[in-house]
Amino acid sequence: MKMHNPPHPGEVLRELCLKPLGLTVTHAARALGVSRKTLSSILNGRAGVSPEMAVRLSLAFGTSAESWLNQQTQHDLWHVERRRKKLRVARFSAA
Amino acid sequence: MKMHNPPHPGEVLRELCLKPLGLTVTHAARALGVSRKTLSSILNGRAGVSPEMAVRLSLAFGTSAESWLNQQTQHDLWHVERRRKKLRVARFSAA
DNA sequence: TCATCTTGTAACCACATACGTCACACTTGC
DNA sequence: GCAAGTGTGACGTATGTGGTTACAAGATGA
Repeated sequence: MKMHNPPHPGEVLRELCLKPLGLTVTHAARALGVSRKTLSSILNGRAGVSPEMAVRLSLAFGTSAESWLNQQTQHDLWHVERRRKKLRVARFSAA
Repeated sequence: MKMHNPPHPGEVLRELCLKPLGLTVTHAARALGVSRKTLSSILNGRAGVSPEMAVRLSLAFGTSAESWLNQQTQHDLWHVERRRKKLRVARFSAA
């Protein structure tokens, strides 16, 4: 029953991980072992958090990989739910 | 701390949705609005449950789209965790 | 036996995404 | 001016989802 656009994980990542530690995108990308572009895309919501990236984040920041993926799931789901009416699907139960 | 390979969502889908209703793959695919191949791939673990498919499943079977995606997340995560040692990532916190 | 249904799967195509490099333009601070 | 940091576009590679088509194998019924 969430009505508002959940923030993409990149936004959370920037606010909760990069900013508190005073990390630049360049430095964080190097530490995570990905390209600056890859991290930038995530931070700006142009790419999602892949399972592998979730594990990288968990290793670097001591957080839970699951939490990053769940955030991504929520975000993805919100976008699909908006067009759920366009999906022609027959119902089997729960009339 | 899960040590065993979590079943792919397709396995669960077949056991908990198709079998109880006596649905054939062909019929279920038609009802879901996807090709028979698409559903078959998921059932046999050759494809994951995409966000859109999760919504289709929730519409058809009255289940939660989130639960399907979470199962998929767990499954994906399990595979990546197995190679987490190969990821060269610097740690910032939680020494 | 023959026809039909169901199923898995391979071949092939379209499209999207994750990721990389290289390059460019912009902003900020020295 | 110059360097650092940043966003982003072009371009290539790999992978994944999904569609169609077609084939082989098994079950089922006439």
